[in-house]
Amino acid sequence: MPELPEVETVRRGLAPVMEGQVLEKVAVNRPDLRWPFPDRMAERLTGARVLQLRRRSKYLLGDLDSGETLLIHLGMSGRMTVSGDRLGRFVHDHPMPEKHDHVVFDMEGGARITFNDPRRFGAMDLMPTATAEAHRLLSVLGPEPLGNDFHEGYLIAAFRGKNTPVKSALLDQGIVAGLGNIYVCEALFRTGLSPLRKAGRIAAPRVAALVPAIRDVLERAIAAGGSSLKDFRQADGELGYFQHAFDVYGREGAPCHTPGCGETIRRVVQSGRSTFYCPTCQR
DNA sequence: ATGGGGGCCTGCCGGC
DNA sequence: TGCCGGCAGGCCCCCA
Repeated sequence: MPELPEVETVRRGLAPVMEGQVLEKVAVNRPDLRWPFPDRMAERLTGARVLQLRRRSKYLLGDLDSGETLLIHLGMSGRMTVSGDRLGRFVHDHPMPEKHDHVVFDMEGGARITFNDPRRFGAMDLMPTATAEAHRLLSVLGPEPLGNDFHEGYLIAAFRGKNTPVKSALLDQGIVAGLGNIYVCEALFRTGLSPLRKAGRIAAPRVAALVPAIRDVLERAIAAGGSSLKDFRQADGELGYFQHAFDVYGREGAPCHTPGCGETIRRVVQSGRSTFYCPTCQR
């Protein structure tokens, strides 16, 4: 579910109630998500102070004063929401626990952060902060799309010789880290590139044009608080609203947004995932 | 070695 | 009302 903008939105919501605060109580309500939780996770977290809440791709990373870093992935359906924030002006009770509330963090400041994930494709792990980037899930990631290492020359080189459709190449987290199905579809529309084209057979200037398009769509989505389809919530429970700005995602059969185009948005399936595009504007 | 498909889970929606 | 198929924002892993 959550792609980079949604994870960044969650991070921004959690940081004010987590950073600088001690994890006073941690409830772990089942043995695993996608994988087993690390050994003694609750004990290792309890009493630790969160120094910083970072994001790498779609992962949240909480650096602790214990020398460990908590890694969190929201999978497809994961949510993290805050309740009872004593740091803010308004105090309210914690809501009743709900189905699929798998991990609950109570901060010393009074905030409760609840991790809820019906499909359990999410994950948590603990590793030494010093070697966090060597974690098996992080070491394979390509550059951050909003960072300096992601630039025209990089993407041109990364696509060279690639026999896979550009849609699949952009979903490859080893090429660029953080894009998912929605933002790949949207970035390809903005670039006028057909998702069906082989990545290695696109002229360099057109590959280069993807870089600002990707950056722009991600930045706008972050500014809108992410996209809420079925269940994404910001940390304060509010909906994101970037879904209203989609040009193609989920718009099969609807008219293309390009003025005067008049074409109908199509849906095709590429390596098991829906791709939405305008066959006239995207070549 | 690269690329495609299966599988992991639950929930929801539409059709019959 | 209920059952069934299809679909979902991710990603590891196996196989060709």
